[in-house]
Amino acid sequence: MKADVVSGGGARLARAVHGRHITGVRRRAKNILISLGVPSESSGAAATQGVRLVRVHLGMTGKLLFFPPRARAQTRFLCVRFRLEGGGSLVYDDVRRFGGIEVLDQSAWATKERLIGPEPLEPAYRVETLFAGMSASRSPVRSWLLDGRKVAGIGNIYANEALFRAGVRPSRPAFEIDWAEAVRLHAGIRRTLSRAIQLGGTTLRDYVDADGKRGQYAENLAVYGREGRPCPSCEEPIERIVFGGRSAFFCPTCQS
DNA sequence: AGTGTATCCTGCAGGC
DNA sequence: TGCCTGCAGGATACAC
Repeated sequence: MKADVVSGGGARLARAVHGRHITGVRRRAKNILISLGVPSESSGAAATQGVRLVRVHLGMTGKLLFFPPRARAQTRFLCVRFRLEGGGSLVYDDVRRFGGIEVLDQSAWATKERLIGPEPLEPAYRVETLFAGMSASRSPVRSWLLDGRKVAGIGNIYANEALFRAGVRPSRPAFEIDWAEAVRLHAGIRRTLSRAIQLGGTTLRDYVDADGKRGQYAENLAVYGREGRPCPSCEEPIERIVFGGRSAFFCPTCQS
């Protein structure tokens, strides 16, 4: 999604959500999907209108914040404010405005979803899937992991951390990763993501969850952002290289 | 077709 | 102090 934050404009978004109820919230890749229904007295209209979704993507610096009734729902980089029934509010705040909000119906979402790769935490995501995908690509494995069409929801931090756990250098061509490495990478991705989720994510500077709480995974980072600092496993200084326009971090002795 | 790069935008840290 | 450069959690449009 790109600037400026609300695709289709604020007025259209306001009309689309006005008077509706939030009936569910889920995640797919890095998209937060909020389902909207209509209040029960007008449920006849719901059948004709179908399910309406609000898709929120946080980009690099987006925050979706809940404020209870009577709280001051003002933030430094406020982009959008939804006033909720009962006086609370939901605010989208984003310094850089790389993230955004979009309303769409089920079929429009289905079209977008077709381009998104499998969820690595789903039980159905097996080593075979990862290995087969990588074997078809000449990209550096870190770039491959960042490509949401190949596998969903892995960002630069967790790609680097998963590769450290697997003992694989980020710059290695994906097709060159052998089966044993793929097994370790598969486990590395899952452990990294699950642990990070348990700890509420990684706050480098800005990120907070809907309640304003910072994520605690930053303390667990082995390589990301740690150039020159000792590898937690062998004490060798962590190295940083740049490709695909992004920094990659690795231990030169633990990762090959 | 698949891969790499430029770009959207703003703030902040570090060097001089 | 203040100016300048580089860097940042993501995704996509485009050029090879």
